[in-house]
Amino acid sequence: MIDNATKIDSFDMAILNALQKDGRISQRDLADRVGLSQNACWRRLNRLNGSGLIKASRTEIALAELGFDLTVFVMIRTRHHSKDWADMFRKHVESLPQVRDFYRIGGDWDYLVRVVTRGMADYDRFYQRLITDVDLATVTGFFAMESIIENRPVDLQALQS
Amino acid sequence: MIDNATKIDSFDMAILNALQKDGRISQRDLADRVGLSQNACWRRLNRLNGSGLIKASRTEIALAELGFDLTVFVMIRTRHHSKDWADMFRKHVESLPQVRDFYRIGGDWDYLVRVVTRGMADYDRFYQRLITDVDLATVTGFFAMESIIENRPVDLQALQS
DNA sequence: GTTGAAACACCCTCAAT
DNA sequence: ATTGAGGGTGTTTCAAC
Repeated sequence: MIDNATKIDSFDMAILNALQKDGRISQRDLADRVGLSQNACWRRLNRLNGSGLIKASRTEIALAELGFDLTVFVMIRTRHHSKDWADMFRKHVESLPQVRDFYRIGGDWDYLVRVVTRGMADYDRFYQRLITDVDLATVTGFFAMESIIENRPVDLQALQS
Repeated sequence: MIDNATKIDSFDMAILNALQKDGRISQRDLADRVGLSQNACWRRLNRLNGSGLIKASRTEIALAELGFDLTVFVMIRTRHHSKDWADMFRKHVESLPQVRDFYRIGGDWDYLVRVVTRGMADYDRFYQRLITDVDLATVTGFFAMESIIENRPVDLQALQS
Protein backbone atom coordinates (compact mmCIF):
# COMPACT_ATOMS: atom_id res chain seq x y z
CA MET A 1 0.00 0.00 0.00
CA ILE A 2 2.97 2.29 0.55
CA ASP A 3 4.85 3.55 -2.45
CA ASN A 4 8.22 2.04 -1.77
CA ALA A 5 9.83 4.53 -4.12
CA THR A 6 9.08 7.20 -1.52
CA LYS A 7 12.34 8.18 0.09
CA ILE A 8 12.00 9.79 3.49
CA ASP A 9 14.74 12.12 4.64
CA SER A 10 15.18 14.05 7.84
CA PHE A 11 13.08 16.97 6.52
CA ASP A 12 10.16 14.61 5.93
CA MET A 13 10.67 13.14 9.39
CA ALA A 14 10.62 16.63 10.87
CA ILE A 15 7.39 17.38 9.00
CA LEU A 16 5.74 14.17 10.19
CA ASN A 17 6.97 14.85 13.71
CA ALA A 18 5.44 18.31 13.75
CA LEU A 19 2.15 17.06 12.31
CA GLN A 20 1.92 14.37 14.96
CA LYS A 21 2.10 17.02 17.66
CA ASP A 22 -0.17 19.54 15.94
CA GLY A 23 -2.31 18.49 13.01
CA ARG A 24 -3.59 22.04 12.51
CA ILE A 25 -0.26 23.82 12.16
CA SER A 26 -0.24 26.23 9.23
CA GLN A 27 2.07 25.51 6.34
CA ARG A 28 3.95 28.70 7.08
CA ASP A 29 4.67 27.68 10.66
CA LEU A 30 5.43 24.14 9.56
CA ALA A 31 7.92 25.39 7.00
CA ASP A 32 9.56 27.62 9.61
CA ARG A 33 9.75 24.82 12.11
CA VAL A 34 11.43 22.34 9.80
CA GLY A 35 13.65 24.94 8.17
CA LEU A 36 12.28 24.96 4.64
CA SER A 37 10.60 27.55 2.44
CA GLN A 38 6.82 27.41 2.39
CA ASN A 39 6.93 26.23 -1.19
CA ALA A 40 9.36 23.38 -0.64
CA CYS A 41 7.44 22.34 2.45
CA TRP A 42 4.20 22.27 0.50
CA ARG A 43 5.72 20.04 -2.16
CA ARG A 44 6.95 17.59 0.47
CA LEU A 45 3.61 17.63 2.26
CA ASN A 46 1.87 16.84 -1.00
CA ARG A 47 4.21 13.95 -1.64
CA LEU A 48 3.72 12.65 1.89
CA ASN A 49 -0.06 12.86 1.57
CA GLY A 50 0.14 10.67 -1.50
CA SER A 51 2.59 8.23 0.04
CA GLY A 52 0.19 6.59 2.47
CA LEU A 53 2.39 7.51 5.43
CA ILE A 54 -0.24 9.93 6.65
CA LYS A 55 -3.24 7.96 7.85
CA ALA A 56 -5.63 10.53 9.27
CA SER A 57 -5.97 13.74 11.16
CA ARG A 58 -8.05 13.50 14.28
CA THR A 59 -9.22 15.99 16.87
CA GLU A 60 -8.91 14.63 20.38
CA ILE A 61 -11.91 15.26 22.58
CA ALA A 62 -11.91 15.42 26.39
CA LEU A 63 -14.09 12.32 26.54
CA ALA A 64 -14.14 12.13 30.32
CA GLU A 65 -15.79 15.56 30.44
CA LEU A 66 -18.57 14.21 28.25
CA GLY A 67 -19.22 11.29 30.58
CA PHE A 68 -16.98 8.75 28.87
CA ASP A 69 -14.95 8.48 32.04
CA LEU A 70 -14.20 4.79 32.41
CA THR A 71 -11.41 3.17 30.42
CA VAL A 72 -11.00 -0.59 30.68
CA PHE A 73 -8.39 -2.88 29.19
CA VAL A 74 -10.03 -6.22 28.50
CA MET A 75 -7.88 -9.31 28.08
CA ILE A 76 -9.55 -12.23 26.31
CA ARG A 77 -8.62 -15.87 26.01
CA THR A 78 -10.54 -17.80 23.38
CA ARG A 79 -11.41 -21.46 23.13
CA HIS A 80 -11.52 -21.63 19.36
CA HIS A 81 -8.63 -21.16 16.98
CA SER A 82 -10.09 -21.56 13.51
CA LYS A 83 -9.98 -18.85 10.85
CA ASP A 84 -13.77 -18.77 10.63
CA TRP A 85 -14.19 -18.33 14.34
CA ALA A 86 -11.57 -15.57 14.42
CA ASP A 87 -13.30 -13.71 11.59
CA MET A 88 -16.63 -13.97 13.37
CA PHE A 89 -15.11 -12.79 16.64
CA ARG A 90 -13.47 -9.78 14.99
CA LYS A 91 -16.71 -8.62 13.46
CA HIS A 92 -18.42 -9.12 16.79
CA VAL A 93 -15.90 -6.97 18.66
CA GLU A 94 -15.82 -4.32 15.92
CA SER A 95 -19.59 -3.98 16.24
CA LEU A 96 -19.36 -2.91 19.87
CA PRO A 97 -19.27 0.90 20.00
CA GLN A 98 -17.30 1.12 23.23
CA VAL A 99 -14.22 -0.41 21.57
CA ARG A 100 -11.41 2.03 20.79
CA ASP A 101 -8.48 -0.38 20.29
CA PHE A 102 -8.38 -4.04 19.47
CA TYR A 103 -5.20 -6.08 19.24
CA ARG A 104 -4.41 -9.72 18.68
CA ILE A 105 -1.59 -10.45 21.10
CA GLY A 106 0.87 -13.16 21.99
CA GLY A 107 1.51 -14.70 25.35
CA ASP A 108 -1.00 -15.89 27.89
CA TRP A 109 -3.88 -14.09 26.21
CA ASP A 110 -5.28 -13.93 22.69
CA TYR A 111 -6.82 -10.47 22.42
CA LEU A 112 -6.57 -7.13 24.16
CA VAL A 113 -9.36 -4.57 23.81
CA ARG A 114 -9.38 -1.03 25.10
CA VAL A 115 -12.89 0.21 25.74
CA VAL A 116 -14.07 3.64 26.80
CA THR A 117 -17.45 3.66 28.49
CA ARG A 118 -19.90 5.96 30.26
CA GLY A 119 -19.30 4.49 33.68
CA MET A 120 -19.66 0.99 34.99
CA ALA A 121 -23.20 0.40 33.76
CA ASP A 122 -22.06 1.09 30.23
CA TYR A 123 -19.07 -1.18 30.70
CA ASP A 124 -21.39 -3.94 31.80
CA ARG A 125 -23.46 -3.42 28.65
CA PHE A 126 -20.27 -3.89 26.66
CA TYR A 127 -19.35 -6.98 28.65
CA GLN A 128 -22.76 -8.60 28.34
CA ARG A 129 -22.80 -8.04 24.61
CA LEU A 130 -19.20 -9.25 24.28
CA ILE A 131 -19.97 -12.64 25.79
CA THR A 132 -23.39 -13.08 24.18
CA ASP A 133 -23.39 -15.88 21.59
CA VAL A 134 -19.59 -16.06 21.71
CA ASP A 135 -17.76 -18.81 23.54
CA LEU A 136 -14.80 -17.25 25.36
CA ALA A 137 -12.50 -19.09 27.76
CA THR A 138 -11.55 -16.10 29.95
CA VAL A 139 -12.34 -12.40 30.04
CA THR A 140 -10.61 -10.09 32.49
CA GLY A 141 -10.96 -6.33 32.73
CA PHE A 142 -8.23 -4.04 34.04
CA PHE A 143 -9.82 -0.77 35.05
CA ALA A 144 -7.89 2.44 34.49
CA MET A 145 -7.63 4.44 37.69
CA GLU A 146 -5.71 7.24 35.99
CA SER A 147 -4.54 8.09 32.47
CA ILE A 148 -1.03 9.41 32.88
CA ILE A 149 -0.10 9.50 29.19
CA GLU A 150 -2.54 9.06 26.33
CA ASN A 151 -1.65 8.83 22.68
CA ARG A 152 1.72 10.54 23.00
CA PRO A 153 3.36 11.30 19.65
CA VAL A 154 6.31 9.12 18.73
CA ASP A 155 9.61 10.92 18.32
CA LEU A 156 10.50 9.82 14.81
CA GLN A 157 13.91 11.44 15.00
CA ALA A 158 14.94 9.94 18.33
CA LEU A 159 18.38 8.43 18.25
CA GLN A 160 18.29 4.67 18.53
CA SER A 161 20.13 4.53 21.82
CA MET B 1 -10.82 23.05 34.10
CA ILE B 2 -13.95 22.75 32.01
CA ASP B 3 -16.40 25.64 32.03
CA ASN B 4 -19.39 23.95 33.53
CA ALA B 5 -21.66 26.63 32.13
CA THR B 6 -20.99 25.12 28.70
CA LYS B 7 -24.10 23.35 27.58
CA ILE B 8 -23.56 20.73 24.92
CA ASP B 9 -26.45 19.87 22.64
CA SER B 10 -26.75 17.39 19.81
CA PHE B 11 -25.34 19.87 17.29
CA ASP B 12 -22.20 20.22 19.40
CA MET B 13 -22.00 16.47 19.71
CA ALA B 14 -22.29 16.15 15.95
CA ILE B 15 -19.49 18.68 15.50
CA LEU B 16 -17.23 16.87 17.97
CA ASN B 17 -18.07 13.59 16.31
CA ALA B 18 -17.09 14.88 12.89
CA LEU B 19 -13.87 16.41 14.19
CA GLN B 20 -12.87 13.17 15.82
CA LYS B 21 -13.11 11.42 12.47
CA ASP B 22 -11.51 14.19 10.42
CA GLY B 23 -9.63 16.98 12.14
CA ARG B 24 -8.97 18.76 8.85
CA ILE B 25 -12.53 19.05 7.64
CA SER B 26 -13.31 22.54 6.34
CA GLN B 27 -15.85 24.59 8.22
CA ARG B 28 -18.07 24.57 5.16
CA ASP B 29 -18.14 20.77 5.00
CA LEU B 30 -18.49 20.57 8.75
CA ALA B 31 -21.48 22.90 8.68
CA ASP B 32 -23.06 20.85 5.90
CA ARG B 33 -22.48 17.61 7.73
CA VAL B 34 -24.06 18.72 10.98
CA GLY B 35 -26.86 20.64 9.29
CA LEU B 36 -25.99 24.20 10.28
CA SER B 37 -25.04 27.32 8.41
CA GLN B 38 -21.33 28.02 8.17
CA ASN B 39 -21.76 30.98 10.44
CA ALA B 40 -23.62 29.18 13.20
CA CYS B 41 -21.16 26.32 12.99
CA TRP B 42 -18.24 28.70 13.35
CA ARG B 43 -19.76 30.23 16.50
CA ARG B 44 -20.23 26.81 18.06
CA LEU B 45 -16.75 25.75 17.09
CA ASN B 46 -15.37 28.87 18.74
CA ARG B 47 -17.30 28.15 21.90
CA LEU B 48 -16.12 24.54 21.89
CA ASN B 49 -12.51 25.60 21.40
CA GLY B 50 -12.78 27.76 24.49
CA SER B 51 -14.58 25.13 26.53
CA GLY B 52 -11.62 22.81 27.00
CA LEU B 53 -13.51 19.92 25.41
CA ILE B 54 -11.16 19.97 22.44
CA LYS B 55 -7.75 18.78 23.55
CA ALA B 56 -5.60 18.60 20.44
CA SER B 57 -5.51 17.83 16.78
CA ARG B 58 -3.06 15.17 15.75
CA THR B 59 -2.04 13.68 12.46
CA GLU B 60 -1.73 9.91 12.63
CA ILE B 61 1.32 8.49 10.92
CA ALA B 62 1.71 4.97 9.55
CA LEU B 63 4.39 4.22 12.13
CA ALA B 64 4.89 0.62 11.08
CA GLU B 65 5.93 1.81 7.61
CA LEU B 66 8.66 3.91 9.24
CA GLY B 67 10.02 0.94 11.15
CA PHE B 68 8.06 1.41 14.37
CA ASP B 69 6.47 -1.96 13.86
CA LEU B 70 6.39 -3.55 17.30
CA THR B 71 3.70 -2.63 19.79
CA VAL B 72 3.93 -4.08 23.28
CA PHE B 73 1.58 -3.79 26.22
CA VAL B 74 3.63 -3.89 29.39
CA MET B 75 1.97 -4.78 32.68
CA ILE B 76 3.86 -3.73 35.78
CA ARG B 77 3.51 -4.70 39.42
CA THR B 78 5.37 -2.52 41.86
CA ARG B 79 6.78 -3.25 45.28
CA HIS B 80 6.47 0.27 46.63
CA HIS B 81 3.29 2.17 47.30
CA SER B 82 4.38 5.54 48.64
CA LYS B 83 3.57 8.84 46.97
CA ASP B 84 7.24 9.68 46.53
CA TRP B 85 8.01 6.40 44.87
CA ALA B 86 5.00 6.74 42.56
CA ASP B 87 6.08 10.24 41.51
CA MET B 88 9.59 9.03 40.80
CA PHE B 89 8.29 6.06 38.82
CA ARG B 90 6.03 8.28 36.71
CA LYS B 91 8.85 10.58 35.72
CA HIS B 92 10.98 7.57 34.92
CA VAL B 93 8.38 6.06 32.59
CA GLU B 94 7.57 9.43 30.99
CA SER B 95 11.23 9.84 30.13
CA LEU B 96 11.27 6.71 27.98
CA PRO B 97 10.59 7.74 24.36
CA GLN B 98 8.98 4.45 23.34
CA VAL B 99 6.02 5.04 25.68
CA ARG B 100 2.78 6.08 23.97
CA ASP B 101 0.24 5.34 26.73
CA PHE B 102 0.63 4.99 30.45
CA TYR B 103 -2.19 4.07 32.81
CA ARG B 104 -2.45 3.36 36.49
CA ILE B 105 -4.82 0.42 36.73
CA GLY B 106 -6.68 -1.63 39.25
CA GLY B 107 -6.69 -5.36 39.70
CA ASP B 108 -3.73 -7.71 39.69
CA TRP B 109 -1.41 -5.10 38.22
CA ASP B 110 -0.46 -1.54 39.05
CA TYR B 111 0.47 0.02 35.72
CA LEU B 112 -0.10 -0.63 32.05
CA VAL B 113 2.17 0.91 29.42
CA ARG B 114 1.77 0.77 25.68
CA VAL B 115 5.08 1.11 23.90
CA VAL B 116 5.81 1.35 20.19
CA THR B 117 9.31 0.31 19.21
CA ARG B 118 11.53 -0.28 16.20
CA GLY B 119 11.57 -4.03 16.56
CA MET B 120 12.65 -6.28 19.37
CA ALA B 121 16.07 -4.73 19.92
CA ASP B 122 14.45 -1.39 20.55
CA TYR B 123 11.93 -2.99 22.88
CA ASP B 124 14.77 -4.49 24.83
CA ARG B 125 16.37 -1.04 25.12
CA PHE B 126 13.09 0.18 26.59
CA TYR B 127 12.90 -2.79 28.95
CA GLN B 128 16.46 -2.43 30.19
CA ARG B 129 15.99 1.25 30.86
CA LEU B 130 12.62 0.61 32.51
CA ILE B 131 14.08 -1.73 35.11
CA THR B 132 17.30 0.22 35.66
CA ASP B 133 17.47 1.79 39.11
CA VAL B 134 13.79 1.00 39.71
CA ASP B 135 12.63 -1.84 41.92
CA LEU B 136 9.69 -3.54 40.20
CA ALA B 137 8.00 -6.71 41.42
CA THR B 138 6.86 -8.01 38.03
CA VAL B 139 7.05 -6.84 34.43
CA THR B 140 5.27 -8.73 31.67
CA GLY B 141 5.04 -7.75 28.02
CA PHE B 142 2.16 -8.73 25.76
CA PHE B 143 3.30 -8.42 22.18
CA ALA B 144 0.84 -7.24 19.57
CA MET B 145 0.63 -9.68 16.69
CA GLU B 146 -1.89 -7.55 14.83
CA SER B 147 -3.56 -4.18 15.30
CA ILE B 148 -7.17 -4.71 14.34
CA ILE B 149 -8.52 -1.37 15.56
CA GLU B 150 -6.38 1.56 16.62
CA ASN B 151 -7.64 4.79 18.11
CA ARG B 152 -11.17 4.46 16.78
CA PRO B 153 -13.28 7.58 17.33
CA VAL B 154 -15.93 7.28 20.01
CA ASP B 155 -19.50 7.64 18.80
CA LEU B 156 -20.63 10.45 21.07
CA GLN B 157 -24.20 10.19 19.85
CA ALA B 158 -24.59 6.45 20.30
CA LEU B 159 -27.71 5.53 22.18
CA GLN B 160 -26.98 4.15 25.60
CA SER B 161 -28.35 0.70 24.90
C1' DG C 1 16.64 23.74 -3.08
C1' DT C 2 15.07 29.33 -3.07
C1' DT C 3 11.91 33.94 -3.56
C1' DG C 4 7.96 36.41 -5.17
C1' DA C 5 3.49 36.96 -7.12
C1' DA C 6 -1.06 35.82 -8.59
C1' DA C 7 -5.48 33.02 -8.14
C1' DC C 8 -8.15 30.77 -5.32
C1' DA C 9 -10.22 28.78 -1.13
C1' DC C 10 -11.06 29.34 3.52
C1' DC C 11 -11.76 31.80 7.83
C1' DC C 12 -13.69 35.39 10.50
C1' DT C 13 -16.60 39.35 11.18
C1' DC C 14 -20.43 42.14 10.50
C1' DA C 15 -25.06 43.58 8.96
C1' DA C 16 -29.59 42.38 8.11
C1' DT C 17 -33.46 39.05 8.64
C1' DA D 1 -31.20 30.41 14.34
C1' DT D 2 -30.42 32.20 8.88
C1' DT D 3 -28.16 34.44 4.34
C1' DG D 4 -24.95 37.38 2.14
C1' DA D 5 -21.03 40.15 1.66
C1' DG D 6 -16.26 42.11 2.65
C1' DG D 7 -11.58 41.80 4.30
C1' DG D 8 -7.82 39.16 5.94
C1' DT D 9 -5.30 34.84 6.06
C1' DG D 10 -3.75 30.48 4.24
C1' DT D 11 -3.17 27.40 0.35
C1' DT D 12 -1.83 26.20 -4.19
C1' DT D 13 0.27 27.02 -8.54
C1' DC D 14 3.49 29.15 -11.48
C1' DA D 15 7.62 31.70 -13.08
C1' DA D 16 12.18 32.77 -12.38
C1' DC D 17 16.54 31.85 -10.01
